[in-house]
Amino acid sequence: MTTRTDTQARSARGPRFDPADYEQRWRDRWEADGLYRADDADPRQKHYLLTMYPYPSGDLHIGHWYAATGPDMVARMRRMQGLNVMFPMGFDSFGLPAENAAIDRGIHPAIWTNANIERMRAQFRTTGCGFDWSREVVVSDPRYYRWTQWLFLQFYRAGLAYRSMAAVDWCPKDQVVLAREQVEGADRHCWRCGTPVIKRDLEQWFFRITNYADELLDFTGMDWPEPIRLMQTNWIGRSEGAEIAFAVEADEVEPIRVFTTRPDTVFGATFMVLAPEHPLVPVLTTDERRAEVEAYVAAARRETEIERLSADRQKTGVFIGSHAINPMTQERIPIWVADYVLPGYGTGAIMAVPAHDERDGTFARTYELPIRYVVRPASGELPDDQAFVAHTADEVLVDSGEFTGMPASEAIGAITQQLADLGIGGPAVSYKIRDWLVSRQRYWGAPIPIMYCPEHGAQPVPEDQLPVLLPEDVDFAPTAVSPLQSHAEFLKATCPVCGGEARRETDTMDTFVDSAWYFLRYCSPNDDARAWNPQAVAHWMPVDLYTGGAEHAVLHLMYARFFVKALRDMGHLSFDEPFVALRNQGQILGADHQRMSKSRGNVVNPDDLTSRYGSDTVRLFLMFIGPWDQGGPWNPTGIEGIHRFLGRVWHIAQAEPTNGESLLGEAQELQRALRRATHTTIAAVTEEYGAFRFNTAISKLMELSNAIAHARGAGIGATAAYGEAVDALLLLLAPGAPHIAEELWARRGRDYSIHQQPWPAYDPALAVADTLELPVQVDGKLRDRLVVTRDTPAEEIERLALASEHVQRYLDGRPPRRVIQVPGKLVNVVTPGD
RNA sequence: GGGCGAGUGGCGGAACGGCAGACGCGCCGGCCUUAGGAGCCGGUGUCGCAAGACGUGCGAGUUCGAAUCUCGCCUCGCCCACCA
Repeated sequence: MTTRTDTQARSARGPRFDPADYEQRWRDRWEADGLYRADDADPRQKHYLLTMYPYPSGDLHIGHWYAATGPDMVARMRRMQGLNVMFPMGFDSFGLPAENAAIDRGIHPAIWTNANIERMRAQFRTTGCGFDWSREVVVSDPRYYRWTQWLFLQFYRAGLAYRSMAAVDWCPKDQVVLAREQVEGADRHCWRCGTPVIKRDLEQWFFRITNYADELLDFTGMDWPEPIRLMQTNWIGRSEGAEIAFAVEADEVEPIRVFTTRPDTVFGATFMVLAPEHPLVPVLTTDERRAEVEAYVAAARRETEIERLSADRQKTGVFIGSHAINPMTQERIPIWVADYVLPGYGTGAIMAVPAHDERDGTFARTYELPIRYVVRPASGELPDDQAFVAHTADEVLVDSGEFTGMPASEAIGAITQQLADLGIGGPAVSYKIRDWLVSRQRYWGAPIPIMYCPEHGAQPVPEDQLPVLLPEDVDFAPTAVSPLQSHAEFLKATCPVCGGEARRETDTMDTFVDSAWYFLRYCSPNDDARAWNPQAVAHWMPVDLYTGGAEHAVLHLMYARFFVKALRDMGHLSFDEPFVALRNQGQILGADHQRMSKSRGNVVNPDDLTSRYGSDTVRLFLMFIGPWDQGGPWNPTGIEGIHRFLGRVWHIAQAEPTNGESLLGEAQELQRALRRATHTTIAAVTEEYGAFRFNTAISKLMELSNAIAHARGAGIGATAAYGEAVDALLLLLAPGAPHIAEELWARRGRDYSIHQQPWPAYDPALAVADTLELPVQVDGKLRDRLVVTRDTPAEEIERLALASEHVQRYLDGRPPRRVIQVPGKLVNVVTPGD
């Protein structure tokens, strides 16, 4: 063995470790060599790896690094494994912040946005991420949004884009209509600024995503995180039940149609409730009730969603004077209007079954309406407290005519059938999901390519007139109307039917329309003749692996799926889903555990860190702090550890070789052990990169580097095993720390580039140890360890275990009750007990 | 209110039902140094001089064996929220 001083004498000095000496140089070289350019004609198997593009807010922060480094590591490994990887990047550059900057500071949104893009593009390069910048997509570029508009026209022609008057969520601060998905929380606030929204009636453009509700529920063959699939499923909110028509006591008035998931409780329907917005409300209101009903409806309309939902769930409503007939009991039941019934769900009207629905029950008790029990638990009587809410299985009908005694699960079908036979009902499905509202009364978005002719109404802009360009000379006063509405030049259009003067649509599209297809544009980003080249899309799509934040679970990720399905049905695409596999990264929070934002002042700027430690250290540190899908509050303590690790790698990869101090046999055993460490590390790291477990992968690289350092100290630094270990370490490290890996690879005289080398091969034969250390338990508690050769027979292991004095102490000379062996794992001796 | 997820050292976190705390930070001791805020070596769950005992939010259960599985509770986070 060498002495410590020997080791130190050799390990001291050597080339200085300073990432500033080489990081930028390599990035320039990679860029110049087009190392990450994906070629459509490359015969190797394609692999489309995509990470969500950012909004160009101004500067790259540590969260961008975190989000990008994970997939970059996978992309780099896949390239080395021989795949033809496409890993593009772009900018989601339409949207509100640019316009707000224009209002606040008088900078034109395009100038502000483009300056940000330029800055962020440069900052992205310092991350060392291997993006193919030749495929960059910028959605606010007319060369892109021209095709966003073209897609709108395709949807319009297919009947999937339509215009409708709608009460919409309106953010009074941002002065903009919001999609339902963009209104959050119990107080119904704007997802961007947090201001509570109000309702406004406006003529709006919608995409018919509801046509695809059922198909969007199908995740067959998709490798997506369970929580995301669940959120989309809940958002779509499919319910099966029945629709039932209740005749009303009024001449020539259509019946009230209701949707219910529990048609088996129809015998218990003792009143009906219409939403205030329901069209039959004015029809069925009697004259003596009219004043009160109109006041109630007007109040409900005036109230914001917040007030309507909060108010401590106090249920309010008004009797409208008319009655309906329960089709089963033939009883007259009163019709009420109440705002707890929502206009947008089901039919906007319900049959109220107060005995078995909590909300109806509350309402009935408030207004002293009759409560009739028609279901009881299969075992036992109704509970005394009269609060039995029917739920699912294991219930039996009571007081329900011919259906009495029938299990509820059976009665659902039987009663639905009878209603169908009577011609007043039948099975029905209802969804929570609504059509996607895409109109925005803002400037900085893709103009909707529609015009309005006084003669011929809404007309699509002819495709050869695209793009409808955003005018540059606009006034950005913060008003409720889009600045486009006051731009005379923009408004002027010519009707394609009659050639007369038409008025251009001034709404722009939701930015989620831009991002619903950007992954297609990456396949042929510079094709100015069409949205995408069908061959290129056929080659690259679908995306093999998509990464991004879980916050897009029901927004972007559902819209993109909808787009692909709709375009498939129009004949433009020939696959069903855009993203085969999905992984979500966690969020890096500020040190105060809050979401990073400029206003909170908790944004971590990576520049200070990179100038001090270099990009590799920052990348590796971010990937090391915990599971990638978990994120967490920013805490830079510990970055020194990563830097020290890279310093050690620097050193062991190029320090003077050390050989000869060990005895021959000892040296051979040391080499075997080092090769074992090398090959177990190759296997483990390969597996863990693929599973996005970067933190444990890096810990294993640290272990290997420690093993290499010890091997050097032990005097085998000039052996082939040592060289193999260092080469493997650099190759395995290359995805996470591309610069230092390249630099050391070059310094070791290897061929440029390390990033084009084959991924190290794992030899299982070298990874197995010939001796094992078996834990010996007594009654499940660790008491001793056995060191045995791998081929020791079980009987021998048992004999050795029982012979152990630590085991004997617990056996007290008695024979064991059992001895359990998990081959290669452990021995457990079970004592006879008392 | 409903759904989903998570609770492990001083800290970030490891651990196919099988050695709890890998790896790293921090801390303690040492070496080397004119010096060390560099580097290297060793130690570090708690209690205990030790042998050992106890330890994964709390309480039960299944099992030869539970951080891991089951049930109940507590706390935190995220999503949804009058959806008939």
